Amino acid sequence: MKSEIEVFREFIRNKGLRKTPEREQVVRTVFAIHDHFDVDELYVLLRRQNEKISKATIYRTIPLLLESGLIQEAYFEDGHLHYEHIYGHEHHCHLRCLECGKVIEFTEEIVKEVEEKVGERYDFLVTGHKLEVYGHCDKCKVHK
Amino acid sequence: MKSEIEVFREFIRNKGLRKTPEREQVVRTVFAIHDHFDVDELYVLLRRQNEKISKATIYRTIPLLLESGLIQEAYFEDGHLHYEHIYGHEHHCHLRCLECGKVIEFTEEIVKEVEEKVGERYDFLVTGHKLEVYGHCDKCKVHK
DNA sequence: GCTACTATCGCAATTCGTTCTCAATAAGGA
DNA sequence: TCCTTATTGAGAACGAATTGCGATAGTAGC
Repeated sequence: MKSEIEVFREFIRNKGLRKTPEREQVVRTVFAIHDHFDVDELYVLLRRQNEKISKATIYRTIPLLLESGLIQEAYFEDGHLHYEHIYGHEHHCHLRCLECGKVIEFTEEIVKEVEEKVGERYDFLVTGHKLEVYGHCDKCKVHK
Repeated sequence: MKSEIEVFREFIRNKGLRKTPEREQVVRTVFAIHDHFDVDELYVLLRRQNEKISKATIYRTIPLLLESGLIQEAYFEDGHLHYEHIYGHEHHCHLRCLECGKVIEFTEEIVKEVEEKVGERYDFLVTGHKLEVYGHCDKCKVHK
């Protein structure tokens, strides 16, 4: 399996774009995060590595990462989008606590079947899904 | 079954808030839309009815509608949230075309089972879910 | 390598959705 | 009816995301 950076380079090449250290550093940092992230977290991380990459560049790189299939939008919260890498990670869904905001990832095969059924029913070429289950976690549900 | 406006009035009363014509007009307009909507669409619709309701009031009323269970966030697109009413409508999921943006609603019982399974597995008190399946619709998938 | 072309960069300014501020208004209990 | 105070509208403020622009630096061709 190709590494993220290889996938990204191939994508950049195929699009006739340029390979730049800034873009590559963003990709490496994104894949060094093993969790959901947002633009600001990415910016802070890059800063800590003494990389002087502007937010504009991050914002301009994210659509490339989305289009190349390396990351996807995970959820909208706190007034901005959060992302997660999908390349090299098996697909998963999210279980969110409405009170403390805790997010647990889980996988459930049945959802694949739903994809197929629905795709057939409405004549769609289905490429994916996003499922979020929410409620109150073990700790928060106590005082209900 | 109580009407939306009755549910809303009860909610307002129980919270010790005030019944105002502005809030009620927002509720009526939301339930006159039989589709997804966003704040701006709501604002335009109210304007057309010669209602002079400010955007601030709409933004202030939406959390009340969410909390009272009359509406829910449907999806984030074009830089802002879109909502849909849920009161009086059976729960449904969304099938979205990534190319033309078409959204089809569908219902799938299996997802309820996923809710239960996951809730048990992680000791959550599950209250709902949001499932979005995406891909290319019948028209758009042709030129692939 | 060197050069020329131009995509990409950082910075600052801008856009856009949402929230806040505050004076005026009006809901609703006394 | 009066009084308290929640709610309103208008616009300022805010924060996320985008864009314009001059400077920089990939990269294709010599």
